[in-house]
Amino acid sequence: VDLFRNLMKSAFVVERQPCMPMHPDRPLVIKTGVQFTNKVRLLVKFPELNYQLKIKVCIDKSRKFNILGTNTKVMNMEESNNGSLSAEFKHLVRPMHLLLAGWNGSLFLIVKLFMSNCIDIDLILQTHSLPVVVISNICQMPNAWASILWYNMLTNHPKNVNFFTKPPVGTWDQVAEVLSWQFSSTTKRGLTIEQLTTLAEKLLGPCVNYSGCQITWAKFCKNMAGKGFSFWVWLDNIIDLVKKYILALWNEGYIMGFISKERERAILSPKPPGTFLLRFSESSKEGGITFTWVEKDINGKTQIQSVEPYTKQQLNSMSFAEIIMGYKIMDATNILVSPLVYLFPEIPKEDAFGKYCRPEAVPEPDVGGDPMNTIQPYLKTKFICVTP
Amino acid sequence: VDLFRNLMKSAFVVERQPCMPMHPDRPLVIKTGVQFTNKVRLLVKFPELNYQLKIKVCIDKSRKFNILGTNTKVMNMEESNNGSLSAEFKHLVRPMHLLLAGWNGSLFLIVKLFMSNCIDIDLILQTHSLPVVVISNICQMPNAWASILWYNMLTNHPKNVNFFTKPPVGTWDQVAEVLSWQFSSTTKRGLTIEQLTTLAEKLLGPCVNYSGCQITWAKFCKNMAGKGFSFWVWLDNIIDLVKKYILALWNEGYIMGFISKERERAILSPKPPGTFLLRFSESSKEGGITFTWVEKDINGKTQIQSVEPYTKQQLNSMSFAEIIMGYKIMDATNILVSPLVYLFPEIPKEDAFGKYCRPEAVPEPDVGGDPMNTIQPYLKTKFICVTP
DNA sequence: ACAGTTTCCCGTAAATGC
DNA sequence: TGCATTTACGGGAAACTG
Repeated sequence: VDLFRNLMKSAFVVERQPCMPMHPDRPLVIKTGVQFTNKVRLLVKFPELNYQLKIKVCIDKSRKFNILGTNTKVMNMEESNNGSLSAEFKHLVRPMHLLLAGWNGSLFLIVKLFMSNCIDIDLILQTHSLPVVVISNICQMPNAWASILWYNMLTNHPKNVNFFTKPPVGTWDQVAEVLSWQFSSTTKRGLTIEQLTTLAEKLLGPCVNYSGCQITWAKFCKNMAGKGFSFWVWLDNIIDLVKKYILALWNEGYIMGFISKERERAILSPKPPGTFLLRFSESSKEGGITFTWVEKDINGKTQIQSVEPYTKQQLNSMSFAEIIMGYKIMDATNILVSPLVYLFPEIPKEDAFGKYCRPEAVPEPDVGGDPMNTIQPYLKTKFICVTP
Repeated sequence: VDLFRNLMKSAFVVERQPCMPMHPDRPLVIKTGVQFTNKVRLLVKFPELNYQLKIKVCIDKSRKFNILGTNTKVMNMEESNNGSLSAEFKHLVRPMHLLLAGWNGSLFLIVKLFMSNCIDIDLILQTHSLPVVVISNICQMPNAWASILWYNMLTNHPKNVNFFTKPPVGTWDQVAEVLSWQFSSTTKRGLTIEQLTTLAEKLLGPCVNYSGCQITWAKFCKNMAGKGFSFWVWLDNIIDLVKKYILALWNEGYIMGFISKERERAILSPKPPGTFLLRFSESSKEGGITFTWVEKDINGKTQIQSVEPYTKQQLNSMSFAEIIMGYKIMDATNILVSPLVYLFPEIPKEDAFGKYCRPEAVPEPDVGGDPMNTIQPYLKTKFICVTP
């Protein structure tokens, strides 16, 4: 029995796939009241095994949650996977008390394996999932995911329940890799050295070489000095903005995004007027994006200008490509001119953004039914974004 | 006992107040999974009564729903209401089977009164609520409310379960009153004779006098010929548009709203160029609003023009008052002019709509921290609506 | 196949707990 | 009192079901 138990121990695996359609890339975060599935697989085969293997799933007792739905299941053959044994659960988590949890602690799904029909040995062994975080509202997802990231970045310990009572520091090299991965795993493009350096400066202040610098959990996930939000919440809202509103432009590499205002000035100043770049807002918690361009003022002096950043709210009614293509400045005589000509370094804006704009609605000719030609069709309109 | 029973019967009243924050004006529609309260009051007082009166609420067995939560309660004194007996329930409705229901049938909440402590007579009497409709998604609200309206417009019968198997016809006079009430009960303004006449024409076609004309349930609530939506759904989306986006303008009486294109031409043509009115879209299911103005073309001929109607989607990012104030036509030389001057009959648009626009953002002076005065503050932008 | 109906669950707002 | 956390439920979309 002991030999068998040890054999099983090394062959027993838990695979979790929470059903979160909008966040398939963020497993290990479970929301109360939302179904998730849980798959358990046995990595060794016993062709001659006569006993039924039963599985039971439960949640770590230290936290006050329970699981709704069946939590026991018989393992059976999986056709798709060369006949190994597996079982899949689907259930909801419900808080047992109202006081509780959040992301400052991790939970584990505990999986117990039984052999029914076999009186001698009942509980064979027990394993558990990677740590999971339970949230009660999707607005807690950013912080929940941050703690998953920090945990897996800094420990291989499978069940370090007290990890967040004194979270260890990470190095910039580790953090940079994780941050870039947040982009590369959900878009076609990770972060460049330049972008990462801007982020390092935001976290650590000016420094020649960030390699080896230490970053605390508080720096990463507690409110930044003088701001009502953390570095991670700020960045995660930008990731969300990119994924939902400007994914194509990001994938094309058109969005410089993370660049300091000083460097922005340095690279734009020598360029011809009308050269612009796209940059994320530093001050907006919700994630915002703006464009900055170079122009000559009436005295011929070089000026660097930016518009107030656009947020998801505004990008809902108009795509960013259309805003860029349509943006105009209105002079005193109501004449509109566009200050944007070349995307840095020198891509004509039409080449970069034209293909992401809906084609102009061609006015339809008046189609009969109105012999006197008196009733006009509706005039098409569009929103444009202007600076008076 | 019989005497007592008859006495009670005439004194027994059910008051229902479903908790629907967004639709407090649409009681009698219950959504599965959403809490509602149910208050039962006894209209006679028995100061010397020694027995406890118990209440039980259940739902009409002919339909496959059940109620979650306690459905029995002891009636007790209500301080607020001169000491009459009452009981209040709070519960959820859940379908027992997945096959079922919707608005083509009405349900009743059945309330049973018991006298506990009294062995001789247990069930004293039974009453029921006004008919209720159960929906499973809020998108069913318009049709559900339509059936509540039709039922209460055409029958006083308290429990006519088969009403919708062969729904009776109503007269235009009845329908007009109900339609006007849909506006007057949730805004400060009902419908004028002119507006109602436009609606009658939409339902019944051209006619000299609509009084006494018959309107079937199908005309009211089944898809209109050649359109993918019913008269009521169209109108209800307009009511929703008014309540959520243009309530102040509606209350002021600035929105003519329901007017045929012919009549619109007739009243605008004699007016000076720039005179405009506001009208709902006839073709949009979702509820849309447009403006129509009179202008002179290059030959000096009078033209009537409308823009493509604005929907909730667009009104989310910009208020209708701001759209009206900012709307411009762009000529070939990128010069913008507004074709809107006077709200019909002759109110200058600034007088009517100026007070509903957010004040222009005043550009802030550059506030130090930049001794070389090289970094510009963000330029403010706004969306405007233009026709090229 | 398809339309009427229900389920799922995000995201905002309000309520509740601490 | 203010912040952290949960509940409530509208609304869009997918899934279901006859």
